[in-house]
Amino acid sequence: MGIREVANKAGVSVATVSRTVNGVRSVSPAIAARVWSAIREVGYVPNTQARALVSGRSRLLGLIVSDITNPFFPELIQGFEQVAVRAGFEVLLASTSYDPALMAATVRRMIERKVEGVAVMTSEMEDSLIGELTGRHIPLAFIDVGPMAPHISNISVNYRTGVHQAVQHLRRLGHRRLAFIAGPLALKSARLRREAFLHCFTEAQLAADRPAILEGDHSLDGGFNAVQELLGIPGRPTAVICSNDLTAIGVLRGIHAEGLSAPRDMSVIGFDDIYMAQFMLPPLTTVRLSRQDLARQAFEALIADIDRSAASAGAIYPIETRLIVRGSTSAPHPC
Amino acid sequence: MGIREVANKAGVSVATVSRTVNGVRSVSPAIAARVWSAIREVGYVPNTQARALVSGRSRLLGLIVSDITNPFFPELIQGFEQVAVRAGFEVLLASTSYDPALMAATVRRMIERKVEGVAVMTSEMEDSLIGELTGRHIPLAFIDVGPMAPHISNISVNYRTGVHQAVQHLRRLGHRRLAFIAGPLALKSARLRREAFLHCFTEAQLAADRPAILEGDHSLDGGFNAVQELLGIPGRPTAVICSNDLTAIGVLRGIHAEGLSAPRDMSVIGFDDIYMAQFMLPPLTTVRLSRQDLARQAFEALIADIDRSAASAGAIYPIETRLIVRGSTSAPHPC
DNA sequence: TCCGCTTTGGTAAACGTTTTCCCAAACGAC
DNA sequence: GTCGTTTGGGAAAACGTTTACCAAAGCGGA
Repeated sequence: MGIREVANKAGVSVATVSRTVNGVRSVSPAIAARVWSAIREVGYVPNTQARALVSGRSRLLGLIVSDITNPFFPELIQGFEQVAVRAGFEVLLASTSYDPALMAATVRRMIERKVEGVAVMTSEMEDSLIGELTGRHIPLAFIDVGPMAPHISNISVNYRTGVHQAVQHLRRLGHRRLAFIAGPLALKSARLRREAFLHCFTEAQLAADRPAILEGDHSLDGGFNAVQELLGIPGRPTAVICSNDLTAIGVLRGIHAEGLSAPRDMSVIGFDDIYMAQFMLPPLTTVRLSRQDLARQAFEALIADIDRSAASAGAIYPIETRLIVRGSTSAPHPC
Repeated sequence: MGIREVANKAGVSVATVSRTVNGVRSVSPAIAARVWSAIREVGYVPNTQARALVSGRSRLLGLIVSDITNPFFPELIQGFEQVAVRAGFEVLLASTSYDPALMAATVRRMIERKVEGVAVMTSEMEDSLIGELTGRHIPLAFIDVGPMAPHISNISVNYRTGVHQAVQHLRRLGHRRLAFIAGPLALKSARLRREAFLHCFTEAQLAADRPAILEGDHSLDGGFNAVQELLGIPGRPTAVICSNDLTAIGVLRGIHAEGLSAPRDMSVIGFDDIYMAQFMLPPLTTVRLSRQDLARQAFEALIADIDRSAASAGAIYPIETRLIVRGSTSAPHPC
């Protein structure tokens, strides 16, 4: 079933078969036809491994995410896979579940498989692991936030405007006492978003309104549990912005569990706009972040780095967001 | 950075390095130590492609799902990946989006990559594609429902008892007029579930209660849209069983959009128990189907077939379900 | 006719491993 | 001391491709 059988059956050399298959050099029509029919006859499928071994190109891309279970990621994965496959690449997917040991093993496996590039969306990656990859000249694309260095691209979300849109929306509705549920503050990206939130306030406002910041964990349960804490804040906030939709959905449910109701007793804004957000009760107001864009940019950054193997000094690709207003926000209820 | 450098640096032959790394034959401690330190020194990582080429084992498994965007699948994928990686395999993931052309391309790619086995959870797979794989002696594991043949395993969910649990629950609550929203009836697995539903009724009941069956599409929107149809049925059903949670969530939302409320006006039961189900308002009563079990069984079936390469006549692994009662079901409201 | 240039086919050397022989040394039993 | 028998190491042949490199043929122009 190898190229040799095809060559024999067609009465040509293996080189000719290879050239016919890859169209890399002109082959006379008559011979090409013979080769193709021989290929069909023996059901020949090229062996990618052998091909990769000699050509030095694995046509394999790594994609590392922190939690495939978070609905944000499947859409990212789908987008990435789509564009990668279209360009003739295969994707090696790994979900690290926020486990550093798993992350290390994952990187190791990807190196063994000789991936040509790795896209990472999992906020913390140890420098030694990054070095492991860049040391082998494997391009890296960090989605969200990563270090700046040659051969490393950053697809960075403009949190400033995203969070600003949310805060503005709430202010216009008349909210003054706002809260923000951040992701795990051990993560740089979470700190960045917190900072973006605080940036929306002037010195005076910060002093007067005392915006509250809680630490969440990007999960449904985290959001649910945060509600208790939220309600215990002196001068209870009338609106809360969550750093992702999962947290917001948890908050929605937590508010209900306390016998309250959103948005009457508290307005809730999410971040991401996962598809399910519009199916919540009430439908979730949220800041949309296009997974398609993220995936496409990451892929293109990788490809750019792969093609010109000269070290492109860490490029930055900015991604914009958009506020989607639905039912989970309203003017604050006069108490 | 290859095995040759290591051999030179350690002053041994490549064979010795290979043996040390793989522990396949005893190597004297002194030499092994030299080899290991040489490996660390040059940062040697074995090339999986070369290894696969000569050993004939790619240590690659394919996993084909229909829609990674449905929250059911990420948990399945995670489970499969976990157990596969633990056993030293890598997973090639593909989401076909119900597109037959994509499915064909996917299978082709997997053959090119020389996967050692493929797990499939995407109800329709053309026979020619199945033949493409079995013809190359690549074991297949169908999750949900697949053809019976040598080298093909079936991980089949016991829908009978699953649906029975749901129907029983509703009957005990006092419901008589039930409806069922099936998946796309073009899919065999959807037809199987519909059949399981009908099987819960005696001849007499079928005549008297006229259980309604609608066709959905396993999506949020499908569930949402089905509500209109549901309400138009003469002798409006007081409870509906959905063939997956996404549909049920759509229904919940649709009921609300009609100005009605669940479970007061209609009880809703889902199928799968995706994590988010408990965060709905009301929390979704559903039939739990363990993704973990599905994934593990599929993997083990594959491994069993890979190890003894003798054709194991199509084995069947049954999977059981369990009803999880939450807030979306209650006694019917007396009108 | 002859000279170069282009086109097209073949030969064989890689690619980085594993693995089959083969061989030498060490060991133990008698 | 001799003779199996183990033990541990090396040389080299695979694995299935791609791709220099080479050679023959065809062709246009002088």
